[in-house]
Amino acid sequence: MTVMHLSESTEMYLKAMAELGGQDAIAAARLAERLNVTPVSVNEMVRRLGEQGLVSHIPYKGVRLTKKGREVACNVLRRQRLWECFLYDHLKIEWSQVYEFACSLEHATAPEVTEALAGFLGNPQTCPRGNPIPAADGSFKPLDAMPLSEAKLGEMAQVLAVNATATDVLKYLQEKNILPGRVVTVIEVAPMQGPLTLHVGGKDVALGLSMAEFVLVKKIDK
Amino acid sequence: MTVMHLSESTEMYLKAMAELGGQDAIAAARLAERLNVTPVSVNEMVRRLGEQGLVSHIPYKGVRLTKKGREVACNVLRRQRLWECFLYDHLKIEWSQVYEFACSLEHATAPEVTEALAGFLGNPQTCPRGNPIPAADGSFKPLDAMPLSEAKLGEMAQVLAVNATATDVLKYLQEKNILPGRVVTVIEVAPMQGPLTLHVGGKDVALGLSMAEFVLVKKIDK
DNA sequence: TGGAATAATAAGGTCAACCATAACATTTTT
DNA sequence: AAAAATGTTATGGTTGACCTTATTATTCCA
Repeated sequence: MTVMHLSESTEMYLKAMAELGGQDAIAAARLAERLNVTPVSVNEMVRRLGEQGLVSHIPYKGVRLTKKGREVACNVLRRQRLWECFLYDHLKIEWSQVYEFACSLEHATAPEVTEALAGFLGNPQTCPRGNPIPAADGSFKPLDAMPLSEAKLGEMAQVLAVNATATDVLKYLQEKNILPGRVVTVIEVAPMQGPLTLHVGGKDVALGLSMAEFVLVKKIDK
Repeated sequence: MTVMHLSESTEMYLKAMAELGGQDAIAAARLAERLNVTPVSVNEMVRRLGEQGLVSHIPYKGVRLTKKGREVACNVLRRQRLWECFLYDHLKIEWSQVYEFACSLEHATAPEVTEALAGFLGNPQTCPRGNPIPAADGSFKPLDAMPLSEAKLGEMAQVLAVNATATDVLKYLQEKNILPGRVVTVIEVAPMQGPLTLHVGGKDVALGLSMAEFVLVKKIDK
């Protein structure tokens, strides 16, 4: 297999797709949101990625990673999350900033460096946001979790991972103590796509549904 | 002072100038060589850098870093060399590859990360190639050294630093044991810009003048 | 001092990744 | 089934950093 050089932009698109969708088709508009570009730009880029065999696009249905695309994406996620570990555990970088800084580093990381870093870190299994780190061969087992947005009134759940990437969102979650390991209780579910109200760390917190989608939890039986 | 975002390319030009010239004016052709671009491209870029107040260009005389340009360059060198330390000391990356990998990382490194990294490393003073690491404020004392290319027949000298950057050059120097700390003796100086022959580590080594320019040494009295 | 070598500038081209605007297609909702 | 919302495609534009080829300017050296 030819190891072409993939641009930073390409890596960002593939990573975003892996973070958002996993196996499923992703609406181009969702991609545009996460990458902060216009839907028109996404369309163009998706065409280019399609030509390279990295994604398949079914008009009006969404974009899906091909096998090849998923491999690349897992590799990007591996680099990203290993750097997150390093920045958080060793450099003591603020939790909410770790993603952002790791993201820049990730695109500048050669395979030799990735593997040496993994060794240095002791082959960690999860990043500070709780997400699993794909193995060197690209394999990784997804979390057995559901988005907090699907939790019902009165349910208790433990946060397993935070899949948000924007620093301001991460900062908000950090301030409100919605972090991996924490246990939250849903004490109100507002109608009309309204926010959830949670009890966590002795306090009540309102959380919009779209943010709650990126908080992955495991239900706890009472 | 406005903190505009400087492109990777800008950083590379400024860094190359700091590595090559220090205070002096640098011929555009030398820059073109080191950066592997055409002189025409250098000229264009130098104009852009001039407009940003980072360099001053005196036609037919050369390019020189302005105060502002030198500050940026020192900052880039700091990041570069700190990463070299990390890659070499902690990730055990091959000496000859360290520069190349650090170079990619350097452009992707936020100030917070730079300073946290410096702390993690214990504020090292030199990189694995022997070059001084500028302080956070940009200050740094240049080596008291001369290029090996200026050594005379019969002289002994200790290698203080290697200022080469190309991986294949570094690999050659590594194989021939021309590394910081080593002591070399000049046993032959060929005429017509010919190579130096050195005695180092029990072996004789031929070294072209242009390579010898990037080996910084301190003369040793016998 | 005149020619060679070197340096600079001009003109026009490429490429990736964006952008805006507008037209058109499809899906969803009412 | 029509209107609204969403998604797609077309067209044309921008920016940065490169490229080639050709011309002109300056410096160096014999």
